Amino acid sequence: METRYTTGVHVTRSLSDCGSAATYGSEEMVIRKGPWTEEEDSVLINYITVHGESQWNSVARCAGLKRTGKSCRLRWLNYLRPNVRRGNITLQEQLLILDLHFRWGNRWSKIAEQLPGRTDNEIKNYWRTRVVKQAKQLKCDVNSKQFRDTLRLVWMPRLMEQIQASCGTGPSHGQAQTTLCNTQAHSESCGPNLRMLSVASSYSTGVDVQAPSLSDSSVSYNLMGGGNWPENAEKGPTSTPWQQRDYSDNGFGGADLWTDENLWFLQQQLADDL
DNA sequence: AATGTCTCCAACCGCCCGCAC
DNA sequence: TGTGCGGGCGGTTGGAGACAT
Repeated sequence: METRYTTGVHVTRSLSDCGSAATYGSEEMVIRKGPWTEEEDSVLINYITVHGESQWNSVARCAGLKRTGKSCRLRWLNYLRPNVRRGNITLQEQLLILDLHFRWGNRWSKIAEQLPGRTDNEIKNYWRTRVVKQAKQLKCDVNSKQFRDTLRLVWMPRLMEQIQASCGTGPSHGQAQTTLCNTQAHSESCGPNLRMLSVASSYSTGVDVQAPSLSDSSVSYNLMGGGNWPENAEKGPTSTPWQQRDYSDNGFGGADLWTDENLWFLQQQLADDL
């Protein structure tokens, strides 16, 4: 484990606010790479507990860690920081990730802000290992309209059904999806941030919705959208035609692209991966 | 039991942006 | 205004463990 990466790079430490010239002046040291040891973790935790998070290069230097500031920052944010949630991504979190990815594309840190305790790295890994894998299995690009429609019409409704089942209330099909977890009481019983899922509930209705609980609440987004994704998702009204479409025809221009047969096939493809 | 393949995820890399000088 | 530095972010890598053969 310890030698997984190259042993490190030599750098010359400049005189700093930490240590004496005898200790650090012109001293050449090797920057460690690879997995962190328990001792390093302990040193970093202790240092940040006392001094707080800031000036990561100084943290690395002053704590006596032979790591880059970036490495310290990453280790702290993704692993050591209090309240970091570990373990499987829940159904609610999966749905939220899909929902927010529709809006923001690969803005992992922004998406992570909406999932308390989850890191951008974790969400990114989830997307690549689960969602991108599905796209490959369906032989389509993950950003293609076809695949996004698959997520919207098959994957997300299934997630919602499973969430609903786990909540243990309400009918299981059709209109029930539009009211899922729409109340404060329901939000509290289903966990933090689930109120946001009321937004995702409009997937099956094709209506524009607002996202009142999001920091970026001024964004009106339409989850039935197509085209120009994700590059133009936040570039302003002149470049976001997908937000402005008329979805009274369910977003397909009336074309019957998703027959029962197609949907059945896709459901079979996705059934084991939820 | 041995070997090959797949999946997960921690950690690194490189680019970009903001800020101080 | 230009330059350097620190920090943030998305993309990528590769080892460990799980699973399949």
